[in-house]
Amino acid sequence: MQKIYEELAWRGLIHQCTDDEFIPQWLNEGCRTVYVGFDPTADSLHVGSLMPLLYLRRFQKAGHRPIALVGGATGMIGDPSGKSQERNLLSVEQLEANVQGIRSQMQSILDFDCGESSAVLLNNFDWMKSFSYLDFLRDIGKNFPVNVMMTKDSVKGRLERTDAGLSYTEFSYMLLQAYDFVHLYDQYDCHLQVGGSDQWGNITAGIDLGRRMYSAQLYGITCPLLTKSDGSKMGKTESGTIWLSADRTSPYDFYQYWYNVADDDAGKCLRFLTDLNREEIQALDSSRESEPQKRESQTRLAEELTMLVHGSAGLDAAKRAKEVLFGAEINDLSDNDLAQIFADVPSCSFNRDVLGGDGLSLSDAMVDAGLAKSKSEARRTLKQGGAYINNQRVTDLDRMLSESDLASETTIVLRSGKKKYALLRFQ
RNA sequence: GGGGGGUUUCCCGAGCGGUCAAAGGGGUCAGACUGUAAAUCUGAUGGCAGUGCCUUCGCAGGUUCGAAUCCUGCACCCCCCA
Repeated sequence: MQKIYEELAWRGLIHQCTDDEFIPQWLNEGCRTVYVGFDPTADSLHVGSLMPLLYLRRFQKAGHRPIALVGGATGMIGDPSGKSQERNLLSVEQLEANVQGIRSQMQSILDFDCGESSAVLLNNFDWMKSFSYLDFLRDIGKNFPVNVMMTKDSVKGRLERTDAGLSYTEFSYMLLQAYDFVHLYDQYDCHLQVGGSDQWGNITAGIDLGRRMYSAQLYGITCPLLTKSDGSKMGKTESGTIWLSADRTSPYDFYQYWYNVADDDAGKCLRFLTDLNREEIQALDSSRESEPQKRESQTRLAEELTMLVHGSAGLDAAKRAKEVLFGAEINDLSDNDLAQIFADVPSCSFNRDVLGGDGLSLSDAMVDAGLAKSKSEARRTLKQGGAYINNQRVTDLDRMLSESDLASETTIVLRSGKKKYALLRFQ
């Protein structure tokens, strides 16, 4: 058994713990079952769920059994923790689709077939769907004093707001999560629940319920939330959420996100999200201190995480795209290479004939490709030196495109500004 | 019900008969610098067949050689007195 608790502690992954005397030794004694809940609000996990997922992974690597609980039932209700407003409810069909998507993503991070510590994936909808309202009130609700519920931060915070209410539905959320914990204790011998620091109230509610219903002693650990040094959430950019699904966020964008993490956040990310050991991380810390421009931390972070989430093929593609996108002139590449590198770049097609004769005007092409909203805008960009053909700057306002501009068999790569690309295909 | 103020280009906000595609700021977009960072600096910012033409200043009319600017009506907003 690896000393998992000590490992979590030096990484800074322990925010609160219901019993920091007992839990470390209890974990060292044998294979324990630990669970984390995931919200099925979308059909893909995002960077925000990466941390709890990796938490489970650490437990698994230390010889414990992780349970990933997808909240098909709780997702129908909505957790008021950390939310300032009443949530919109998801439809049953939508939830089912989301659960499917999440399931497949988890398989690359957790091992579902390794003996006694094999990961288990459960959906609480399976045991909640047939639980009748009356039975639930009698068996579960009876154990929850309302005055205690009212003191939970998640509830208190919402009641204090004058601009947002709290429905009875959301108020009841903690009963469901508490019952999940007890159910897992009962069915899977799970004694430990882990969650983000905003889950403390829900976790302790489960522990209380376990004591009342089964006289069981359950435990909880919370981890810090992954936030940036400016206080904002990790995993969001101007253009949206960074997802784990390659369909929603390309491996290249995923890689770039981590590569661009601020120096102040890099140390935390390395500790929280990678398996690098203490010495390696400290070496990166000092590298960041003495030669920040080398960005060894960010490079390592991006490589580790892209590898983990998208595999070696995804990492290779991301690195290749990086070289081209930030590199020199593009030429002597095949259509195939370009299609891969610029997988999620907009493109537009033309008849090859337009390249003959006088050719196609660059400013028109920029408009067609969506790099400029109007021809005036295209000319403006051109005039200011922000237009590139195959990564070579062009300043001639009347530049025409011809066959000789093709970077591959049928494609010309246009760029506006630093990173806005578009492909022109000539069939 | 009485009195007053407002509606401007993506946003805020000047303009109050021609020199107004309309000051200034924000935002955005380019460029320089740089570590694919932050900050900073520079430029651009209605459209088009680009020294010119066309469409914009709540909406519809009118006065005038000429209106975002004046008049009339309409719509919406705000404020003060009842």
